[in-house]
Amino acid sequence: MAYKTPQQLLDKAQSLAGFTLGELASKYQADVPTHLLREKGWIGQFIEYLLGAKSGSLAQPDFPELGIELKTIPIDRYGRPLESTYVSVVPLNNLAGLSWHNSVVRHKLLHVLWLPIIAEKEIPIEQRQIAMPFLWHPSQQQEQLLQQDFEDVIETVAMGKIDQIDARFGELMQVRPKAANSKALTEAIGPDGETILTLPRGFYLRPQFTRSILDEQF
DNA sequence: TCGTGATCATAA
DNA sequence: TTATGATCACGA
Repeated sequence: MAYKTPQQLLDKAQSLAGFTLGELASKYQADVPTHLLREKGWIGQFIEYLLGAKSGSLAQPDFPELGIELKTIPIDRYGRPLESTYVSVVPLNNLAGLSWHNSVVRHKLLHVLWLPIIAEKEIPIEQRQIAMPFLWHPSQQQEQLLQQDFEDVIETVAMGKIDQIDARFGELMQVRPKAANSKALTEAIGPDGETILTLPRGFYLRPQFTRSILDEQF
């Protein structure tokens, strides 16, 4: 399934609106997990499959030829996000030459296909319904704020102060651990320029920001 | 082992 | 109720 235009991809995504995950799964002979305790990414990966994304775990948008990133987002019945949205890992070393302009996070956020799913916890997963997907790109002001968050983080990391960054850092985009567990460590720059070990981190969009994106759309 | 898909569990 | 820090599965 190769899309020639963003509109084709959007049409395909919107054709899923109104269906439950159970309906779509039975159509494709897939099994819906009864809970997400161990398969936290199942819904996202199932939607990727339905839409034909195949970027896998590469650090690039899901549809590289279109430059479009697919994000499923759990919402309540009023359309409010239930979780933050993961974007990409935070670079912690080899920062020379890294800029907002050439960053993975910017390339992913430049064009996003949002696919909201009504996912209140009391709704069984197979009964969760897909809401209306839409294409989004950040406004000039939004990109400016995202760039600022990004540059503040990278500057702090470059100064060897990664350990001073927690989830309160960043206005639209925060930084949180992104690892198999709290014992998984990766290399970063220490206070004296030495190599230290620290938790891998990820950039996440705050729910307040994604809520404003959804509000603009609906 | 790392980056992808994220949600879970509990402290605040 | 919300936000933070922790965690799970998979593919390359």
